[in-house]
Amino acid sequence: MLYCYNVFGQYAEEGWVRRMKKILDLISAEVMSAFEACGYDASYGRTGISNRPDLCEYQCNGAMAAKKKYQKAPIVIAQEVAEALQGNPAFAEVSAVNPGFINMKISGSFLADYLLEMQADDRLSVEQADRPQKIMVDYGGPNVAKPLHVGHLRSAIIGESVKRICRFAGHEVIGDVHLGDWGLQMGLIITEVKKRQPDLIYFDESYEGDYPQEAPFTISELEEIYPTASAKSKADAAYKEEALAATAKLQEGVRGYHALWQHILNVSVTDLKRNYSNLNVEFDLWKKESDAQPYIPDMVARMKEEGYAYEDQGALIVDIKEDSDTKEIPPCIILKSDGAALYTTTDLATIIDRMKHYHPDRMIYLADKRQDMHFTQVFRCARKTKLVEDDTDLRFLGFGTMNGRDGKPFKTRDGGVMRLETLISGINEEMYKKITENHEVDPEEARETAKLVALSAIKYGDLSNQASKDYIFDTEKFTSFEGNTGPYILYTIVRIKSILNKYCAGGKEICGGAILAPCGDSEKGLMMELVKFNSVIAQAYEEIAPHKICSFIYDLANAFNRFYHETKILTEEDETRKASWIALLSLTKRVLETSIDLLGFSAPERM
RNA sequence: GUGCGCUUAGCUCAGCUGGAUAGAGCGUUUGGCUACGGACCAAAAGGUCGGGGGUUCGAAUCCUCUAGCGCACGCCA
Repeated sequence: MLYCYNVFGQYAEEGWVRRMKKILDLISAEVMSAFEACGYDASYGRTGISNRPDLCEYQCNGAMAAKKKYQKAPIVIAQEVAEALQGNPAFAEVSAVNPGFINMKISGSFLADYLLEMQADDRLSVEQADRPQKIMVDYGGPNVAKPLHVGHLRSAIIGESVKRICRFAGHEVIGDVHLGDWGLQMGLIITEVKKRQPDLIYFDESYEGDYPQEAPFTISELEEIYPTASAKSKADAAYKEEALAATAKLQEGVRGYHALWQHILNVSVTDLKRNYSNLNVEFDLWKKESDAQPYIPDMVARMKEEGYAYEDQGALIVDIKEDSDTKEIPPCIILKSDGAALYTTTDLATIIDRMKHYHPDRMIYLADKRQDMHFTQVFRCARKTKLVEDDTDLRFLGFGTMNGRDGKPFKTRDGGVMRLETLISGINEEMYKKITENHEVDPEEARETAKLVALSAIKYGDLSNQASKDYIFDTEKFTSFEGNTGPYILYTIVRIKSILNKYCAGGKEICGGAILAPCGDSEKGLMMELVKFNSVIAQAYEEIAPHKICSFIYDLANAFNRFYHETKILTEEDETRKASWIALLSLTKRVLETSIDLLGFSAPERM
């Protein structure tokens, strides 16, 4: 058995999952044992990042909290602890300050050692979950035959990031698009197709042969057919009757209708995949509402049998009130008074489907926050009627509305709903312009680069806000290369790549173990940002909060740019020092690239 | 009406488990270049954290009252 001695004085058995503690835990551990050594409860030694960087880097406020229990002036306690920490190799400086702060500066070698460990770890010191869960993320939620519009953007962007964050945390994650492919919308389309091409074989109910492979419509036709049909049905009652009848026939499984539905589905999914792929969004599952339908009859029957569901005003409902409720929670409607299933019914049946095929420990749903009540109902009902285990975690992640610069929901100039493709291509164009304005570049490369940068602008602009809040989609702001934007982050990465390439072009290799204690403030500042990485990722996972990653990489990019500005790296004569800086840059690049991958975008080679 | 959410600098937003002088970006003002890529860096001005009360040694943060705005409240999705 091999053992290696790590820098924190602990033996780590090789082959075991390496557990790299967070820097704050390591520092806290030192301070806590100092508290204990002085006769105080260790818990007072909990240490955090300083909010007065002019005074210190880390601070512990436990002495003030301990005042009451020990009936002692906080400053006295702080002085004792600070005294006990003198000479501790983790710190360069420890002092007690009125009224009882313990201020610390970390030692450069401690930092460097930490970064060396981080660099040697292919997960950059981010811990794996000890008990990996199976997590299903339900996001995207597009409808067939309808183009994606800006309303679908947040679900896709946030959901994709959540999926990646959970996966990076070591869980088995399944992303499901949960396609809307059922109900009246399908009947409408079929009806309109029939009006236009009544002779199609699909409408010949005596036909028993195979149906053509080719769909009788293209995606752009479909996208026009649906709104037309929808408008007609609103104006014309007979038309609506027909559509309802077509819906019923489809649901009964009439062959021709089913074949048409399959065509609609195929054409739509092909197009959706293309669109999502442009957003760097990939689903593991393309399940759809229709997949849940077969579970409904049994589910309803069981809910009735077991006494959960009963009839009220003609509808079948399940009460989901709880004693702790501070308000009236409406019951969950399982079947309408006409016997038809609802959104809620389908969602419940989908849970059955998921439990049966995947048995997830956790399901995370992304949808507009206005659907909060709906999910409260679905979750409560699922739990009450035992569709899930007692410990299955059902979580709704509601996001806010994407508004325009006027603070109102994002629209086109004439007030219509903007297609996602239009939005994206507009921003691509804008980026292309910016890139080609500043440099002589190969047009093809510029196109590719523009796509990457545009995606970073869109995604970072969205994800840097708290998901639950409404936010303003400001194209000008998001596409700017300055300030807290995606392009600024990419620019920083590209800059690092450029230096590393030049270094390697000189025949040198990036040396792994080269990182030395910092010799300047900006270098130390960069290091202090880097060591935060694992705790940031852990927090982003626990709180399902991608925006925490955004603010971290922004700080990191700033710290790097400050360092970069003050330090001539490639012309440094001390080769050891230079190698250390190169290793530091390489680590910074890895951290940034890993982070943006979790956000769902990537950096070009040049820009 | 009931419930939930939001309110922090001119604008757009952060603010970790309550800690010291509440932080960024944009915009404004000023200084540094002729690139290891200036698409950058440094600095200044700008805030009674919606308002009142409470808990605490200490509150943007916790409790309570209140105002304004938004959203949701049984057969849409």
